[in-house]
Amino acid sequence: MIEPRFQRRKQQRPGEITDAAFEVFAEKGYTGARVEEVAKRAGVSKGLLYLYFKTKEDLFKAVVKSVVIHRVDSLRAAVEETELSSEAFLRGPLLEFMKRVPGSPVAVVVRLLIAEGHRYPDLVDYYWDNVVSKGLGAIRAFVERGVSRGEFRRSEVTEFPQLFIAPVMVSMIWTILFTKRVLDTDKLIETQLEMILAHIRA
Amino acid sequence: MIEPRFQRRKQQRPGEITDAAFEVFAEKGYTGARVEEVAKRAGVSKGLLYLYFKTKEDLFKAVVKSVVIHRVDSLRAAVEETELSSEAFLRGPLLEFMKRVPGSPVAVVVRLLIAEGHRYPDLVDYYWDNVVSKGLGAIRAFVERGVSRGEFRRSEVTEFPQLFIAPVMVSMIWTILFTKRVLDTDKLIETQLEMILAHIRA
DNA sequence: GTACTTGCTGACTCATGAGTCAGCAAGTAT
DNA sequence: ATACTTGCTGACTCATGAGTCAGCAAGTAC
Repeated sequence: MIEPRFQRRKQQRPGEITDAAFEVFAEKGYTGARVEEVAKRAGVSKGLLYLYFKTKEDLFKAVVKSVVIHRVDSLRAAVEETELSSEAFLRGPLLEFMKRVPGSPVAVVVRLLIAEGHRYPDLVDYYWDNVVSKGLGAIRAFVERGVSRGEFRRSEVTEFPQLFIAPVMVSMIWTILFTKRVLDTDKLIETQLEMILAHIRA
Repeated sequence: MIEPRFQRRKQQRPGEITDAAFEVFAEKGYTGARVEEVAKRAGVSKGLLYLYFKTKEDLFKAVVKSVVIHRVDSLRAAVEETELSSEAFLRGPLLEFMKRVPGSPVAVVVRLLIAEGHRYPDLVDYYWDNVVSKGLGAIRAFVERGVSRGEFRRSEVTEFPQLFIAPVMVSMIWTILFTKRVLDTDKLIETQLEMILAHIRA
């Protein structure tokens, strides 16, 4: 029985390659990653990879975009569609969403961007537009609605949606750097949100 | 008049080289930095650099250590020596200390560690021992003293000194990634500390 | 002045890894 | 079967940059 040396699978290749690339980038970082290693994990030759992606940089951008796309939209949608009170939403869906972030691929992308971002300003802009700006916007909208409904009061805290994100940021960095040391990231995030809630509740 | 091609300055060389290396690493990151560029900026030949530092990695470690050394001790000392009330200390020296961090060399080191840390676990340990552990310890000691003096009340927040750091972390990452977009990092940090204070004040 | 030590130079080597390309073989049409 | 298209392979090139080293010259001792 003859094993064919390869099969033609034009459609799935790009996705398989970016998936493999994500893994390798996650483990080694951008500069540490070898294109040949990516090809190997995707079960493909180096040459083929270069048929789908012009350069390593190109591949990198494709990976970031594949991870980032539409990831925050669900939050915005949840804010708009929910019928919960602001307090219940914060304690429920919002908290759940935030707890998930540090373990998600987004954390990997953040690390990659911190490391190599300054070389690819357009990538940073892309991330800004599709994650940071949207994410902060969604939180702002949520708070704003709470205020106009009389559930929250306006204050300094209201002006900084970044404070909602802050414990998530700490959790991500902690996880990236100090895998050995334990930190209850869920509890950390929850504590911050509870403190904010206590502070802005009308 | 003859300019001598070089002078012998055995004592100052290492410091001059690590200073130059810090600059280059800050601009280009570890992998992006060229040893020759470091040498050039230090006004020295590549060969000499390798006389003082065995490898590029060695140089990197030296840079991190030179930045990190004793940086947090001043905080711990301030906590122990102050005669201010806990509230006044938090609003004064502690706040000032934290505002300074995002613009300091420590932010550069954090970026370098996030980027390359996983390749140098002993460096991460070093950073842990000398910055993170000490820093969190100092904050914990401060809070603990406040509680025992009856100025603060124990709560969930008290268990997470990371919450004091969180806005500093956000500020650092923001500054590193989004130089273009403005964020009043001082105000961000202040707002978080005020919220914490309001929350734990007895 | 002469001899000696050693801080210092810069042209070199050599490994590595991104990117190329001539040709091969899987699939398709006739 | 035969001819043809094109997804795919992997050995190659070539630039880059870390690390070396033979020799030079600044400082020192006599």
